[in-house]
Amino acid sequence: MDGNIGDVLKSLITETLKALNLEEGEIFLEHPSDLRHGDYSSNVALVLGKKVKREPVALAVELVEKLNEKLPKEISKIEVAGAGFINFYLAPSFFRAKMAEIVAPGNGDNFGRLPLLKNKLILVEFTDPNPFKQFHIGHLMSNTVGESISRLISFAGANVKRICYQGDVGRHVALAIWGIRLLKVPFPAETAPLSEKVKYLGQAYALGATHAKDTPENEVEIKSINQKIYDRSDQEVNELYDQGREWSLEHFEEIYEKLGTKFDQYFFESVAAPRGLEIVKKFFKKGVFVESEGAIVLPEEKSGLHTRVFINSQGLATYEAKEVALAEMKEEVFPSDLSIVITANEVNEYFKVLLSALQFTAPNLASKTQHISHGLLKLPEGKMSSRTGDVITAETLLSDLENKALEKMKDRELNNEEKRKAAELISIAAIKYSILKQKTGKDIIFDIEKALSFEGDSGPYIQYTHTRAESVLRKAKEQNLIILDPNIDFSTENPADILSDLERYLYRFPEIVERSLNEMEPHYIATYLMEVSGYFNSFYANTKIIDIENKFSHYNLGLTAATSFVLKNGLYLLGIGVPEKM
RNA sequence: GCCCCUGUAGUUCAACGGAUAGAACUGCGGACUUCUAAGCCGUCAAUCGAGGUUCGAUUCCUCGCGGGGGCACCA
Repeated sequence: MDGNIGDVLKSLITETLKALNLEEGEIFLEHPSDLRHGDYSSNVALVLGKKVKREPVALAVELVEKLNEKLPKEISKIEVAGAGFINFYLAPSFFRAKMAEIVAPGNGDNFGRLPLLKNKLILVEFTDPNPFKQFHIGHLMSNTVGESISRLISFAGANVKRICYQGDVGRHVALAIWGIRLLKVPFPAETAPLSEKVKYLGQAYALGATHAKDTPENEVEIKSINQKIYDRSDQEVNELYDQGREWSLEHFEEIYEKLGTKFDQYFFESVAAPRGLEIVKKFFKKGVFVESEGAIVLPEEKSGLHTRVFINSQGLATYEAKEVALAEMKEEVFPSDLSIVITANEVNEYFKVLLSALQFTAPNLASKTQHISHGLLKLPEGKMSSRTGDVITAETLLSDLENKALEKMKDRELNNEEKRKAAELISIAAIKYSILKQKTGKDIIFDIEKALSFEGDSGPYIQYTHTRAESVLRKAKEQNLIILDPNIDFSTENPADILSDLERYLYRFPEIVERSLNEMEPHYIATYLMEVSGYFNSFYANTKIIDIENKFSHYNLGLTAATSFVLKNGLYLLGIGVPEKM
């Protein structure tokens, strides 16, 4: 198959228009949302009809007549429909060839890969949890979106570096350390399990945050601790700080491994802070930043943004100043073509100010920084807060999901290790899919009951479809059956063919990947995998795939193999693995 | 008050300005007893309101109403 059939059609249309002395700049070609309207559809006649004052349907008919003169062999039929749409139906031979291409040795695992970002170095910063605070489902969200986008970019050929920026200094740390004094529970011993240590820190933080505003003295103490953390002047604070920081980071590492993220580089606020001070002071002298009420701010009202504090009246760098430094620190380690930062959308306004500051401090970095924001993960009951300790931690959620998966598998003939592995993959699929199935910017109402159901529109449903396909293929291999014999010429053997929806969908995978990449929106892949799964399950229910009586059984096996590759690669792009059995 | 985001079946989500607005869950009704029923088939059910632009609007614009977020020393 040479080139993309869509491009072939576009140039064919352009040529045909030319032959009729017509012209249209960009030919718009799409897959109709309904397969009954063909595989491709163009609205040229509608657009052009208006321009040349012709009735669209009549124009479309004329175009089709002309198109039919040079019909490529991949097209079986062209029709005029509706208000003047031209619909193209692909020929069975096209699909046969496509399927053969997908399942050919060495191709399947790479199906969907694109060379679009070859030789680019792209940074993706995401997750960004704060040591001393819990890793909750909000971080799960950032991690899920970030990992998926990283994999997409990498699938498009770029060299991706995953970055994690962690707030190891700042008020939240001071609150945690201050909170330790209020905790009745003793400081965990070095030998205590990590989960206990982390829980202790989370409690300390919650307690500190709750009581901080009880008395004015509390605020003074907390500010003092915050200062001590920055200048490391207090032995006791140093010890608590170093210990807590280490535990937190160790704990995060466990979670990343489970989630399938491997960061290439970590950056810390404690390093960014002094550097941020330096940069802001330098540009303060140049008049970019100004003093206001004892703080150093970037005055932005005139550009419609908020004025924000970069150095507070205590002389400490705020998140804004640190972030300005972070951009430079990243660039030093990885001189990139593009630097993506993924955060929750609550900082959208703030991020605009940051980019505005970067225009002054490092204009070259400002132009290649891209901010992607995701919505917040909300529970049907209401918002959660780590300040009050009212959070669902990632750990708790994942283990609930795992237990549920184990229970579902209790009658399966799998050994315990297989079950455990499958349950882990299933739990991650459930949570990640529920995050990625919708547009990135929107809030997610996370219903735990639904996520635990694993039915219908869910990650486990897609995994299940994949394992079913694999199970059939395994049986076929045991019987030494051929999977899609490329030597058989279908065009002569099977003329009165009925195409299945499945094959009409499978070949589109690379287009879906491309669109997801262009818009940085993994949900297109999620939706597509769901559709493919539905088509496969129908096919599976209606067709005896392994059937010695049927001489096209090998082609049905080919469809099964192609489905398996598409689902596996697609799930990979969502950051989801596939169990061998489930 | 100002700024940003958002409003689609009972619920959770889709729909690159196109055709009869698509899924899943729920409800109701089925089939099979063949390769994994976490499955399959059928059915009920929706574009917040009013204008405008357009051959065509869920999509773009204006206004209104509802929801979320932000508005200086937290991140």
